[in-house]
Formats: sequence, C-alpha cells, structure tokens
Amino acid sequence: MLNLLGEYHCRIDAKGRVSFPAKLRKQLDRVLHDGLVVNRDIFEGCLVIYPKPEWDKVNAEMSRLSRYDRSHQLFQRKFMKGATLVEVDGSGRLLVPAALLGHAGLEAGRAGDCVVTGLGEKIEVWSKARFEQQVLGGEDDFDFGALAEKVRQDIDPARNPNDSSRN
Amino acid sequence: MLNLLGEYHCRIDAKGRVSFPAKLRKQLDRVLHDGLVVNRDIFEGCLVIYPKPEWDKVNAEMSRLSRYDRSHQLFQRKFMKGATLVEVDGSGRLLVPAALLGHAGLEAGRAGDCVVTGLGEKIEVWSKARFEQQVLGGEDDFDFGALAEKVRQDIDPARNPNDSSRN
DNA sequence: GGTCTAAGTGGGAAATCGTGGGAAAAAGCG
DNA sequence: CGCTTTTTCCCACGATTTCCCACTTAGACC
Repeated sequence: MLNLLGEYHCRIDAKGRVSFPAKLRKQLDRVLHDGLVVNRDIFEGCLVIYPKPEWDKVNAEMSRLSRYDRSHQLFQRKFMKGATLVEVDGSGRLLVPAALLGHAGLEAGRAGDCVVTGLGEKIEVWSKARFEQQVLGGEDDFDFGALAEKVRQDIDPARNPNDSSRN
Repeated sequence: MLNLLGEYHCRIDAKGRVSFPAKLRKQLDRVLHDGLVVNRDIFEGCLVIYPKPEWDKVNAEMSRLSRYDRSHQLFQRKFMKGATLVEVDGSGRLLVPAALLGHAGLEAGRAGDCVVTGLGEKIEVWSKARFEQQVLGGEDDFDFGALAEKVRQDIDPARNPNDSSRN
C-alpha cells in the first residue's frame, strides 16, 4: 500500500509547471511512470493528485454508476470534471492545467509558492496562503478532538458492530 | 478500460465545427477510427460523445427495452433521436449537427467558446457559460456529501441488502 | 569550510495544434 | 440541363505547447 508522507514547499513557474519534490518522486518510485491524475478537491480549494493505479480504483467505482440516474450523473460530473492525467517532465515538474490551478488559487503566468503534502494514497497541493490559513490556521476555534470522535466510528469497525461490511 | 480525462476549452467556428482537443484524440487512439456518437444529454443541456464501442453498449441496453411497452418505446425514441455518428476531420474537428448544438446552447454560424470534458467512458460538451454556471458554480448551496452518500448506497450492495438485483 | 553531486529553475527552439479561409465536390432548384 | 447553394475536404499560417539544455541553488560528504 502506498503511504505518501511529508510536507514540501515548492514553486510554480511562469508556465504553470509545479516542481514536484524529489522525495515524493522517490516514494512514488514504481508507479510514477504510469503518470499521475490531478483533480480539484471536492470540498476545499486545493488540488488532489492520485497515482494512476489509485485513480483506476476511482474510475472503476465510477463505471458502476447508472447513466440513467440523474444523481449518479451529477455525482460523476462533480467529481471527475477536470481530472487530468499528467506526467513529470525530465526536470521533475508537473504541468498542471491552468483551469485547475485557478481552483487552488494559483495563477499560471505568475510564479508563486505552493505546498505539496503527502496523505497516504494521495497528494494535496495548496497555495501557500490558503494552506497557512485553512490548514495550519483557524486552530483556535476548531475542535479537533470532537472531530476525531465523530469520525472514529467510521474508521474503527470494532467499535461499531452494526457495520460489518467494510473492507 | 477507457478512461477519458481532462477539461479543455475549445471553439466552434462559423461552420459549426468543434475543435476536438489533441489530447483527447490521443486518449481515444485505437477507437477513434470507428467514429464517435454525439447525442443530447438526458438530464442536462449539454452534449455527450461516446466512442463507438461505448455507444454499442448503450445500444445493447436499448435493445432490452420492450417493444410492447409504450413508455419503453417513448424513452427509446426520445433518447436515440438525434444521436449521430461523426468523425474527426483532417484538422481534428467534429462537425456537430446544428440541431444538437442548439440543445447545448451553442449556435452554429457564430463562433463561440465551449468546454469539452472527459468523464471516463464518455465526453461531455458544454457551452462555456453553462459549464461555469452549472458545473463549476453553485457549490455553495450544493451538498456534495449528501449526494455522495446516496450514490454510495446505490452502488454498494453490501450497504443496501434490500437490493440484490445489481450486477 | 570546500567541493562534489543532486535538485530546482529558467529560457529557448522545434514540433505540434488550432483556426480560418478557400477550392472542389455534391446537392438542391429553377 | 445549367446555375446556385451547401457541404466537404484540404492547405497554410499563427499561436501554443512540449521538450531539452544550461545555469543556479541547496545539501551532503569529505
């Protein structure tokens, strides 16, 4: 199983190329040559990067949706719109489509700082400003403990005997 | 498995030709020479493009409808009406029938912008205005979590023991 | 602290893509 | 049957993209 870790600080150049940290590249090792899929995050103004094998799982789930069900189509569209296969170039950079950069508050055509963080099976890309504000900041009025207890039952099946279907 | 990805901005020229992004053409690679089927979307004011092999699946689904059921026949007629086999020309453009362009809020005879987006096994074509409004916008009052939950129950049989009919 | 190696950054050249227009072929009409 | 209109095919130019190379910076090891 992939276990991408680390928080890296990189830059976007004037052509929209995001330097992809060498340490993450090393962690991706065997799967990197298959490419990466970049997409808008559903909930936050950041980008998500899936290694291709991980994205294939997502795609397999999507293919089970019904084309005759409006909510299924809506879901697929909301989720998959913009997802793009990218590859690292010879200098270890990702060419991220301009439309996606916009969603993360990053502007191609103007160099800028961003934060790239490994989160297990995926990678998130934030603009430096938003990362500091939304991820690092706002801790004061944010009850992390309460959130942990809320999600605990979802990740701990033993605590939740009614649900035996998880894998 | 087909996994069409990417969001592209294209233009429709005065002759109703839609430039079809080179990157999508590359992804279609082996199936492109079989042609593409353009159709109205069932639910939204956009167009759907199926690679021919994918359309064949749709067609097979249609053949399961009953000849003797009026609603089946009505649906088939509504759905298939307008579906058109198109091919990309030498310059990589699709000549989309004017009647279909109208359904997507696009006007032949006048150049305009549109958005072409890959969604796994199919491709959607939106007018730029509608795409920004209906697909990108409206996120604020849109409960993606609730939608995801509904969809998950639909496609996850283990979660939904009452429904054993899914394949 | 110096040097060597690897990583990150920027820019330029070549290839490719998209767009518009125009000519040839086909279809429609008197 | 010939003329007009529409459609299809093809070419060419400008813009964009992609690839590659060189330079700078950072880090590691001696």
